[in-house]
Amino acid sequence: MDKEEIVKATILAAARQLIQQYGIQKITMQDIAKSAGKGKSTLYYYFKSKEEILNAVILEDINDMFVRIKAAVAMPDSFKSKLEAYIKSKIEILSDKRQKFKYLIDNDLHHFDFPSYFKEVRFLYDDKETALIVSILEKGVATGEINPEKIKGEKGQHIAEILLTAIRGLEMEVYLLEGQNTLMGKTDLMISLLLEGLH
Amino acid sequence: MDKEEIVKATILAAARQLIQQYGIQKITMQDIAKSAGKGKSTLYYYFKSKEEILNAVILEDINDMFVRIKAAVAMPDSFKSKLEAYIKSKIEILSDKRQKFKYLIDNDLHHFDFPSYFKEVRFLYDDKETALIVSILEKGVATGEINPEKIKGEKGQHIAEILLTAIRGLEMEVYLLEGQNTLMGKTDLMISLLLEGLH
DNA sequence: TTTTAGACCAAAAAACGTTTTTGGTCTAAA
DNA sequence: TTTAGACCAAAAACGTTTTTTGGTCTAAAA
Repeated sequence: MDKEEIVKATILAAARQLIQQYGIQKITMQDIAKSAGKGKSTLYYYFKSKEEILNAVILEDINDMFVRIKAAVAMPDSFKSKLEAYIKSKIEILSDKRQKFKYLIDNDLHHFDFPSYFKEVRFLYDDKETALIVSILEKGVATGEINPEKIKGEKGQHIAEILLTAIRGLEMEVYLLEGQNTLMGKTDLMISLLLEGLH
Repeated sequence: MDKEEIVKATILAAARQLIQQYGIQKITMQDIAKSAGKGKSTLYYYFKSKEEILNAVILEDINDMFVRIKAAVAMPDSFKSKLEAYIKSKIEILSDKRQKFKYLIDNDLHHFDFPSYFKEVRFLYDDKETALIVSILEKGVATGEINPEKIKGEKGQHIAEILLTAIRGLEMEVYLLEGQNTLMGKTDLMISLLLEGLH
């Protein structure tokens, strides 16, 4: 990490801390600069605008989530446990981030066009997410847990998309219920249902 | 339908039409009264407050959706086609309503605490929804499509809840993408996956 | 040359006093 | 029993002034 990256990271860390504590609305470039121990123009030397800093903070968080999920998925050695690790780590991390950004979510969401922003950012990661799920499915074929015919050709991609959609139903509950409660149990049942079917 | 119900329905119809056209924010009790051909105090004779009228409009819409879904589910004679009818009619109706209330969604959502309101209303119908899905599962057992063991005792209820969660992932896409696009195809795959599993 | 502080500016947001509109009540009459 | 419209306090809209803020620029420090 060279000096530029260090300063950038310092600025983003300061920004993140302030955002979590006060929300986007209330913090100014001065606040961020002061908290990072820099002058205001320094921020503009490293970032184009306030929006870019905000974006960078969010993207860092999403990226962090993705890295952690990948790590969690890498460890187990079966389809079932990999998928379980994927869903559960995602729920845990989302639940954690939701809590950290609670202030922002509760206060700024009304003044901010969150839906369209959310949409953009999500679609950026959609491909990576489905790719990860596809790799989990392939693991299932390798271990014999999954019938290779089921994910042949484009089918694997389609199934991954459906799984992602279904998992987002779970994510929405994390958001709405502000907790995991019964979600872990739901996850287990969802996975065995997926493997065995109802027939 | 006695007279009271007729007048109430008239008022709600006028309110709904205005809400769809202008959103909640911009319409007043005067507007609703005028549009319904009544005096303002008449509204207060039939409804306690503006909020109650708004609630009644929303509840009527949700109820209408539920009735239509039930009708769609009643017709087919197998688990597979019943579930398909359930999901697809729901997507269609939601998509339709989303379009009708587009103005409201795009404009009022920022001024309105929609999430918490949404939460309340939804939980009102959660039980009915899962009950409907359970009845669809039972049909599957009757036709031999589903292994009775799979939904024995409380398991049926749990599976219904999971299905509802997964389907809400689809609903969210209706909301975000503002259209059905690939959703019908996704539905078909989701159903056969549920029946056959991946093994 | 690279990096930084802080003055500077136009534009946006906050503040504030004033006017209008609105939800809700009340009465009287149909 | 049902309705119209006057009436009121509270909230929203408005118009204006003041303050704050994102972003630029320059000059000096490193």
